[in-house]
Amino acid sequence: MTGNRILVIAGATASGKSALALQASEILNGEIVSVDSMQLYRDLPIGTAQPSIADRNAIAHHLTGIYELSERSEVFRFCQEADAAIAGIFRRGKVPVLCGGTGLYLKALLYGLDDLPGDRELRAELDAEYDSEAGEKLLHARISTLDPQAFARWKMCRRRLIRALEVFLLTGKSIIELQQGKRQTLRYDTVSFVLERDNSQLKERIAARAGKMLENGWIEETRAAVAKGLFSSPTAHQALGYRQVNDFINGRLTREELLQKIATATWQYARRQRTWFRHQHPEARIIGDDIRTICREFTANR
RNA sequence: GGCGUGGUAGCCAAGAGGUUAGGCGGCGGUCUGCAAAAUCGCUCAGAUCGGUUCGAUUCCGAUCCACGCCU
Repeated sequence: MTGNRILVIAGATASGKSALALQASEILNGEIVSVDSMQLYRDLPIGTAQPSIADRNAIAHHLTGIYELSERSEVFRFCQEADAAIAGIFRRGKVPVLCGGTGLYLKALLYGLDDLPGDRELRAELDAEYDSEAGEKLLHARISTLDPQAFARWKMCRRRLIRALEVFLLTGKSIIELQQGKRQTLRYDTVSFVLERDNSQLKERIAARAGKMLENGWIEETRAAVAKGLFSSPTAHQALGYRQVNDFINGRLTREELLQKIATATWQYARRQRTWFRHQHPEARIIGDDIRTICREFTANR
């Protein structure tokens, strides 16, 4: 039975996941759950390559275009919302098709997060404190006495260091100790694929897509999003390419340089994604653009 | 034709007669509440030929090339 089974189609940006997920959803009577930290934002449909209105009318899409720029995205919150979306799809008797390239989100959703406390306010305070040089030193000193192990491990990684301190202040224990929980077990009956393409092909797709996005209104989208505070937003400001488009708008880049910069940044991102999927998703099977295999594997008894 | 300046890795770009320049890019890795983030590692030189020297990418000469100025 495939009654409560989910399908996952992951992979690097511009590899063609969305199209595959769409086909799979049509064939398997599915609904799509986006696993993408940037497609979450309503005001960034073009630059983050959100599915078209037509596609979204044809197949229900969840967790796409639901946040304001001012909202912070977090793995924990994502998992809660994704779990809810998946539950809803099951209730409707349909197949959840998870599609996206945000590896951390996918892994957390599939394998679960350890039950650690979180306090956004506290984290924000610590983060603000970190901004000054004196504050940075102070925080380092604080963490190195409270949790020397975490300090040694993440000395160079601001966010993880802050999170470690946050958890320590909340629990009195080291995050390293609390994270011992094993997460080898999948939380869902999962059939999971990573869509791979060879380098030259992926590079071409990235460049072509960037060009198309610019033609389709990315520049206007950027103008509007910047006016709405994109660059001072907690998460969305990290979306790829908007800085560069803004530089173009302000005459700091030629159109050609813009395209080049976007393509390079996107390629680098794709490579980071590949590294992630190569090592963090033992459950996944590497696959080419092959909808038949996907459907066959999904419907097979196991 | 003459004079001058310069030729350094895929690109940009320094200094020094013997010790890693650096940046970008490329490649590999890490990843538990901002992940399209953050972070670690690796990689690719000295236009050509000859000379000086224990040793030359660095000094000298010639050649080639580029740029500028002059005729």
